[in-house]
Amino acid sequence: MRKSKAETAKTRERILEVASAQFLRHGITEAGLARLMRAAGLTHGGFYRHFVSKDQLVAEACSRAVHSLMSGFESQIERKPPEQALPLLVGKYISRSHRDQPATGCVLAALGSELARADAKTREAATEGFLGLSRLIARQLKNMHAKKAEAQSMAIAAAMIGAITLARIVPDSRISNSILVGTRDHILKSVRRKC
Amino acid sequence: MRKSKAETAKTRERILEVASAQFLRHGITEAGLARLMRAAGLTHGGFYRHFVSKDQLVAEACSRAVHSLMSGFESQIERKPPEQALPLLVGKYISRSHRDQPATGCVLAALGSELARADAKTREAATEGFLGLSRLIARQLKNMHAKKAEAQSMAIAAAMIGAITLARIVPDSRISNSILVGTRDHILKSVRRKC
DNA sequence: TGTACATCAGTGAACGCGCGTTCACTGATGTAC
DNA sequence: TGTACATCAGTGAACGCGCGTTCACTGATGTAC
Repeated sequence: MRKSKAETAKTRERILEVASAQFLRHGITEAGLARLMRAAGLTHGGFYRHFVSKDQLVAEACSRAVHSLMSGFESQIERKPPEQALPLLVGKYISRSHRDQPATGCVLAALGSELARADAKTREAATEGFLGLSRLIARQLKNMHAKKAEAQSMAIAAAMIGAITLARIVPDSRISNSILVGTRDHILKSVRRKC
Repeated sequence: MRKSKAETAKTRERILEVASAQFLRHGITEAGLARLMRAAGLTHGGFYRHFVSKDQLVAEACSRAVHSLMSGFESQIERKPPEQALPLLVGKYISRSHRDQPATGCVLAALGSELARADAKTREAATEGFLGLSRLIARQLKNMHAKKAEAQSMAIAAAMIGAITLARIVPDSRISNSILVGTRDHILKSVRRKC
């Protein structure tokens, strides 16, 4: 049953892909290895040929999800001037489609409170994601000292992540939508007025 | 072994108290009933004399935690003018002590991403908490239309909740602290300049 | 280039464990007379 | 007010279940000659 090196690498990648989606959709604890491996077209026993533990999978899947989201945002705003790039970035993040599709969205919004209790490697991956998002925002904040842009971009990133998390909790869609709109407008206004 | 009505009521209250702290500290899924009942000085079998299921306990514990936090904030800012009350509220929420003590803190920050996958009653309790916090903030926003104050207070609440969640994820305390300071300053500046 | 053997990806049964929930039982409390 | 009985809070063993992890086994792949 041994597989070629190329196939093995592809299998590992497929497990990471499925794991990332399952964690984002159902949470880390609720996503069991057996179900996850079945979703990847394998039986659970083979898992340990690719990873030493579930914790390692969690850390790698989070890192993967973080980088894929960041590169998506980067390619969408590349070569756009800040006055276009920032509203685009904020609008894409704080959107109904992001709220309704956690499986392809931001790890921090989907797993925020679980990540606070995760192990070191996973929290490092999450931190990398937060700093990446924050720096992407900071790069769009012109006419501002670097220190100030850094502080403000962290506040904006926190608001974005908080808005999506809350919009997913609230069952009433009118309230959920107004969390999104309210936060988006507040961020864009605060940037325009340079406070 | 039957207990008096007064004792029974006290026991139920004690279970809720312990449950609230355990959920906030360890997460809903990770906090098992047996451990929780032991922490309340009972054996696990007795749980079902007080609650029909773990889900019911989760909903009631979240509701309890929400109301206790809200009444704490309300009593701290009562009869203070908005220009004092708002910085006090924001400063108390976005603080190192709140970050470091999840067990007595905000449900939304401690369980945000888990709540999005919780059952209806629990999400309603969480929504009540969010709206409560948001309205408390809105009441401090003067010289503003009610609609605008509502939208802005939701954005501020989202930023506050996001900041605490993220500050708990990030292992590096310098970065964690600057998330808190950055978000707090950004909120207070945005209110002062009325954007 | 062809052959013999070691490697190892994947299978599926089994491990111990903790989970939420149920239940027969105990004995103090509450109630009806 | 005192007695007899029903109620039910709490105990602790047991339920089935899914969890993460291990392991003997299979057989195709990779490697050494």
